[in-house]
Amino acid sequence: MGLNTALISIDVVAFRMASGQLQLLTRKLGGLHMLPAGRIEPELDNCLDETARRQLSSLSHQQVAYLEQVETIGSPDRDSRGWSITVVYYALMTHEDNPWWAEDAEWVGISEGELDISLAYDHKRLVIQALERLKNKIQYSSLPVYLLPEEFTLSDIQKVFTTLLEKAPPMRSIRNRFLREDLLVDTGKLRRGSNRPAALYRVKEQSPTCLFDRLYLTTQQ
Amino acid sequence: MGLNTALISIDVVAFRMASGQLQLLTRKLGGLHMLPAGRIEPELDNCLDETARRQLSSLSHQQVAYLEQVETIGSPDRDSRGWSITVVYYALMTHEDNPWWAEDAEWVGISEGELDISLAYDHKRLVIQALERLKNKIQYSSLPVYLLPEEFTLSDIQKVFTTLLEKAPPMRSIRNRFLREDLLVDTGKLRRGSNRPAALYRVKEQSPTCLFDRLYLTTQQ
DNA sequence: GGAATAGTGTCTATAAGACAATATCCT
DNA sequence: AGGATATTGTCTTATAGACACTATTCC
Repeated sequence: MGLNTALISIDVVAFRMASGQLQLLTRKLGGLHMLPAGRIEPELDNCLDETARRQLSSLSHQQVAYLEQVETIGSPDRDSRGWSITVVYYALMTHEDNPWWAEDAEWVGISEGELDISLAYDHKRLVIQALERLKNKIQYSSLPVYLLPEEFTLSDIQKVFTTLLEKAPPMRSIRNRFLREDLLVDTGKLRRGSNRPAALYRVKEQSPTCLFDRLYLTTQQ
Repeated sequence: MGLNTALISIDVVAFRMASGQLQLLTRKLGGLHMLPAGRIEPELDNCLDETARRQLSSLSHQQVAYLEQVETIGSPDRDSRGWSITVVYYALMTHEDNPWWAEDAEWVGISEGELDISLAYDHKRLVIQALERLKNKIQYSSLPVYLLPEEFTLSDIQKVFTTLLEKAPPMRSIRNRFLREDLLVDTGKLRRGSNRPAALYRVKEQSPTCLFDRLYLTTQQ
């Protein structure tokens, strides 16, 4: 007589940046898009984080850069069978070239905070909540780097802001903040284009997520 | 065949300030102290917040000044019956003189982050997590006012800091921050003692919790 | 050289911290 | 007057923002 997991769902809002666009990971089942979600497997999971990670690893073999619980909601109305509970997580991933992806996995775009497609159930609301959290947290933490590939330039960090918010902080502020902390390592490599090459940085080994003591002001709406 | 709530618990970490001390609300059952906690009542509750509030209103008729979800934890070990889930909330209350209190309600002291008594189950861990959240959030929000009575002085706000953290920000900074925002109203009244009287303020009607864009620096350990 | 983006120098603005100086009550 | 706490004035410090300027690449 253990926990009945039937009406308890773990839903994951997974974001990535691909070609300058914010994207959301969905499962497409019978034409309907929904969030990766599932039940606790008492035999497999030792905590809710593991349940959330399992939802993602069933869709891809790609590593999750960042995972955080957003909120747990419960109500009598959200599921037609009655009272149900949903634990919402959000995940940040890197856009990688050829990891394995499940048949039904599909990344959909988010442009100006609006999803390109519609989602089943109340999943749109969950995405909006997770996105709010993300948009707020990038302003005082090192979260932007978790949306970027292993090696990135400081302008890439700025690009994360322009993609997620209307306005990005000035490069001066981004450089000062990220280089002041002992958070990034200069790889010595350069990214070349039809312009002055940019220094490629990587996150220092085992750096925890860095929390700064101020928000950027330019990013407040 | 609705939600089986047997292994889902809503636990509330309720704090108040009384005579310069931070206190935690507990239920004392057979000599054991535990957090106010209970199950979802599908017939009564429309969301988890309501379940949390119900735990408190069964112990007292006093109003809750602030309520926030901390985290949901799940694991196979915390309950001997197997996998269980706990949604943790924290609440801030004012110390009032004579509201009704249930027989088994008991406020216990927290001194330098250490509980004066021990708690059943893993409730100590939940309190520590909630306290961490609170200690962090008072540094960039108007939360301190929710631990104070309806009318309070600016020094009272500083007292909240000294009680919760080792160090308080200077009065200058507290005054500037709280008076800059259109958050408090000068009641015109004064609190008298054997010294210069202090102006009594109250929170402006229907002010939402105010979030500032910086942390105090003096309060970082 | 010109376009394009990277990176620096430097001044301003804002808000916190330090600390001294007043102010206003009580006894 | 003296003690006590409240309140203000003002200077310093830290970091973000604005913006002009320089640097380095490709073409």
